[in-house]
Amino acid sequence: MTALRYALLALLARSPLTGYDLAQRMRQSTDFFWTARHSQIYPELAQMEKEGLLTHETVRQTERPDKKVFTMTGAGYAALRAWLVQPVRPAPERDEMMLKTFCAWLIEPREAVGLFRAQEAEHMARLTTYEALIADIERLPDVRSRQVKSKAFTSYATLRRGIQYERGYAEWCRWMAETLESAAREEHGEHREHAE
Amino acid sequence: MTALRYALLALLARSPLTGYDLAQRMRQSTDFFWTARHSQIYPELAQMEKEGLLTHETVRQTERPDKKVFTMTGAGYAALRAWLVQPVRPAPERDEMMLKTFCAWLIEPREAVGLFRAQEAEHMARLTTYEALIADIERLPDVRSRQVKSKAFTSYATLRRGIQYERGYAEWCRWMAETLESAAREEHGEHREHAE
DNA sequence: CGGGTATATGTCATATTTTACATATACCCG
DNA sequence: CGGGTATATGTAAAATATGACATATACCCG
Repeated sequence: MTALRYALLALLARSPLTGYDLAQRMRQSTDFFWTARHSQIYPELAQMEKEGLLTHETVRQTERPDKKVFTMTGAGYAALRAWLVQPVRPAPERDEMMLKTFCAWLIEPREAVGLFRAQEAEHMARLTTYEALIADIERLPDVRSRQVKSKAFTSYATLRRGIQYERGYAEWCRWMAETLESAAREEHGEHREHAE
Repeated sequence: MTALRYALLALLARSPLTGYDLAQRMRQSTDFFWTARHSQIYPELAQMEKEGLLTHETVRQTERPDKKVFTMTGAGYAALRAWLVQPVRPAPERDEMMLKTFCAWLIEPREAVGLFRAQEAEHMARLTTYEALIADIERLPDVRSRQVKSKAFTSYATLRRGIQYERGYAEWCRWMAETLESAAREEHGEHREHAE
């Protein structure tokens, strides 16, 4: 059922982490396809430990609060592998931007343009971030040699999709904004052949 | 907060509908970007009516159970328009397929291939559906003339994005499957130059 | 006539997620 | 020294969403 635990296992399979670390990784590396707040993470870790998927070791720190580093058990790996080969259940998509687009006929084109320009900028910014990340990862030997059983390659694969997604979304926003701008111009500014 | 009500208003702005109709439309037309079950829809409609965004009229039927047809009020339109121009809040993405991709290094390439082939087929199927829908809608005068303030155009715009999304996702799945297949061949089948 | 599907509307328990509350140390800046 | 940020871990209330239960009519197929 709950994919949250597999998201946590996905990260813990790469290296032992604390709950705090997990929340950070989610905001940084897996944010594009999975994310959770610490308030969801801590209880889930406790539950998973109770079920024997994880163990933890308390690391005493003087400079900072003590922390609990979680490590996957054999049962944890087995659970992750078992889930991995299960067919993906189609999940409902929810995209507020599309919902607004669907209602855009209710407002003036010039009022709507800002929404699409803002989203375009948002997706362009993420695109830039992902492109910077992939540039580094692409140089790794495992990725160059298509070593599919490496962490690096699977990170690369998700980034490739992320880039494709952001680029596509940004393009669509631009098309939409331009179409609206053109409609707004025609509506009242008339069609002045020579600008200014 | 709750975008569900705006999803309902988005559909009701186009024509008065029953709760049952709304559930159907969500599965059919807005499924790509918003969906809800009837168990969520009925209570929300009641709440919205109480808040004055909707009114309903009971239609007696002999052949079937009586139904409640909901119509938006002026306050409903005002609420939808107000929401529409608000900036889109970035929502967390959750994509189980990407999560599995991220862990794919844990299993054998030949075990993973099926997942990607299945998703490719899934996205291709949706692509086909959307392409059939857009073919009809593209012929409408409002769409041809880029009449952005028409229901038809905004439907067209969301479909365009849907098609782009599905095509991109299917392509990525194909790339992933092919990369895994190639890795699986190299791993044990060696590199037989001449097949069979 | 029994079973399945479509129409039609609801409730309720549970699961999932977010937001807010809560605490504690240490560092840096002004 | 006060305020902000980062590290670190939790709890609890509230919002959101799913899945199951519940009922009723009518049609079609075998």
